[in-house]
Amino acid sequence: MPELPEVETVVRGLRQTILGRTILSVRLGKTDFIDDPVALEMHLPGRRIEAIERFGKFMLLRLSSAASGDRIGENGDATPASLLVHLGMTGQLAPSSPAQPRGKHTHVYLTLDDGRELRYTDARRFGRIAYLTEAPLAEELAAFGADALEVNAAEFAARTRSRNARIKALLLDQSVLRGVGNIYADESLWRAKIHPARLGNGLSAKEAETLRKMLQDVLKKAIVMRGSSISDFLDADGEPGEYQRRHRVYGREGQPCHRCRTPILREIVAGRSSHFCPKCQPPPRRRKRAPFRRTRRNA
DNA sequence: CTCGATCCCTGGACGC
DNA sequence: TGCGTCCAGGGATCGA
Repeated sequence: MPELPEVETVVRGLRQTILGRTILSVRLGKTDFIDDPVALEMHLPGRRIEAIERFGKFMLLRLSSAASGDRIGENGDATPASLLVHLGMTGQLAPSSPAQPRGKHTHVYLTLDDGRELRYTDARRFGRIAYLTEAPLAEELAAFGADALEVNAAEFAARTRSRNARIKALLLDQSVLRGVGNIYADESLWRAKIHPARLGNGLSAKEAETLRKMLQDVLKKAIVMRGSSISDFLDADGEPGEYQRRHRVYGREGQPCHRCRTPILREIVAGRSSHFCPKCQPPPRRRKRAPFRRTRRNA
């Protein structure tokens, strides 16, 4: 489950290994997770990888405009473009030797000018790859909220305390905050002692700020430890992360809370399994609804 | 606006 | 050993 720290880890690895390389050719397997497979085949060859960035849980490979005089320069490749990559649940993007046997779930092979292949592997294919020129890319990115690592106190408060949704849902909503997934949402809520079912507009200013600090602290520490490897996350060097050993609630159902020894609970909140300490993170009083609403009958 | 349900997909866990 | 079944989970989408 690559979230912000895992994606950041991969991005840093790729910068060390494939930055500046030029893509020579493209080979595709299954393509149902690619926006427009033909666009990859048509526009990637000849492009140099100029920069590698993280945007929330996305990776952005910034590509040069096609070499002048190149045949493909005639169909719109005169301008820079980007390869947008989302790892979904099980995606991996890493360079390898072309001699490496092709994995069953490896569906994108980009031959690089140094002889290696940049490969995308994704067993569940929940990921996404898209070739986007500047305008469509900008349009895509505009839909996302502030980066979880960079959001300041005022903006975080504005984006959470104005909402009547559960804080867990807000943390996971990429249009509110980009980069947070289930693991780091639960971990930061535990550290901030906030129950996942609390409402955004039910948080005090102090609570919201504590949550922001805990969230950013957790994310930074996880990056230092190269992310969490829960199922099969591997960084660009094929190495697992270490942060899962620091998890306080995620995956610890039934085990004692690190603060008070109360067994950690796991419940579905906002449609996602949520781990929390029922004592340290007291549940909200009652689900507050719109002021004048009759209680609806049970379905 | 917010919610739950559903779908996508496959590996892994579990039951028999 | 080998089935069948359930579940996880990011995100899109749809109806309530």
